[in-house]
Amino acid sequence: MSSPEIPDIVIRRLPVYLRTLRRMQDLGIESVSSEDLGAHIGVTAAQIRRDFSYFGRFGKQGKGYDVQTLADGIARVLKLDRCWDVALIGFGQLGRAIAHYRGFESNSFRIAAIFARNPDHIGDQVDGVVVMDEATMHEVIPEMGIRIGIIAVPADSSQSVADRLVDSGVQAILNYAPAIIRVPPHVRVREIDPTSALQSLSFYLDTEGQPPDSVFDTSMLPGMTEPRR
Amino acid sequence: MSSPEIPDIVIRRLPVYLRTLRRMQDLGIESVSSEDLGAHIGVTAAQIRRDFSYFGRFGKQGKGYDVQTLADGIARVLKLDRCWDVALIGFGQLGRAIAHYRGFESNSFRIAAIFARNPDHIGDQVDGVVVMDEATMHEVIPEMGIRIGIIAVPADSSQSVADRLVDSGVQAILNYAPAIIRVPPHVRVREIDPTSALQSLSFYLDTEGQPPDSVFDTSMLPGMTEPRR
DNA sequence: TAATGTGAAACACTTCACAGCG
DNA sequence: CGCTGTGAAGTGTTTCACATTA
Repeated sequence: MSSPEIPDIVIRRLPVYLRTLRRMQDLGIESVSSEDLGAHIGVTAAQIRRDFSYFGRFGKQGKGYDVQTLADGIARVLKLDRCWDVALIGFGQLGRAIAHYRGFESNSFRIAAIFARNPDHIGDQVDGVVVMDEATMHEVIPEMGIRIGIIAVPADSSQSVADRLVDSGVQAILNYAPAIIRVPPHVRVREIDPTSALQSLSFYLDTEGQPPDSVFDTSMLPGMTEPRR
Repeated sequence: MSSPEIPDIVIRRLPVYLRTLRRMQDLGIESVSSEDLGAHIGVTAAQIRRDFSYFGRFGKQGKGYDVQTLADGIARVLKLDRCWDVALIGFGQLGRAIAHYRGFESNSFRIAAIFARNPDHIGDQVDGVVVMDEATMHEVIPEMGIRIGIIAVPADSSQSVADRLVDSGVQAILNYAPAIIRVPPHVRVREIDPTSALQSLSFYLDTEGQPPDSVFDTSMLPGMTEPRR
């Protein structure tokens, strides 16, 4: 009945549930059980029921969940029942790729402002959005009421960009720079870090040909921590 | 002295430690305490000591850790003391961006094969690597001894690509497609999913202007689950 | 003396198992 | 009767706190 403390890990799973439910909607599926939904996603039925229970009662006993109602409920919980303006900082290779990505739009986000440091890029346009000077962030972001920033600058300038985003009133940051950024507690960060992901995957690879030349005993590979089934 | 069961979450933190240590090396820092390292990254000193303890004794009591030794040790644990060939599947907007990304190279990975379905793209070259027909994955990947795949195809073909990667002997997959893929337990997957990341961030945004029109009580925002300090 | 490595405690998350409801 | 929602149990992860050692 209340939400005294919803674990962040639950919040991070909600978009996956939502996406799956929307696909089911498209397929004309009207009702789904926690068992079914879990099987599609690779999590247990119990986890799904527990996750939803943080937000109220979405289901019907003996029946399951109404796909549309559940999807709309999750969208509302995540505040996705509106469009959020986002600021993109950085217009190099990566920044441009993000600016051109059509995939946030259909999911409640719009890149409404783009900032670059390189004067060559300032004035460029993407889809009607003009690339502005990074130095103007401080004025433009509060003025536009933007609360989300995407960092797509090199690692060594990511912290200073983060600081300026926080000063500008941003509350959430999606960080593509390969560096950890430190922010005050009222600001949330998610890292997009493919290199780290690859490097951690490497641990699990067989090395038959290679000698196990390590000083450390890593011969016994751990089991999976990922959701099973 | 042994590594009976190393949690995946520990493995996922190692690349971040490694990157931070390499930067310290570049700065000429030779020694670091768990306290210092933690302060840079945003995790507690106790966590850092616990994480390293899974792999042996890296530190010197009263002194801290030798930066070079520790970095090399982590690299060896992660099997990053060699270069891994990677197969990239998909050569649309996203696939091309990944193919051109110079950032895996310096980090023990090389995109050694690129596969596309669209005949228009087959034969294209990136940095000497020719884009091949997806249909040949099954032969080429085992032949080249590739054990890591990067999926950069649309969501609706991601599962079939994953299946074929697994059939081809791949043990690790970096999935950029906005869909959960199911793989057997001996294969590891990491999702790169900026849209889900943004959607989960949205939950934490203030909505002063907006009415709290939700049926569900989400008025009390949870505290942070992210590392503190 | 300063900082590691680690039992033990605390905390967080997941799963079990079943009462209760449609 | 089938499936949700949830106490309680079980597991996993983090932090405490301190003996230990260079």
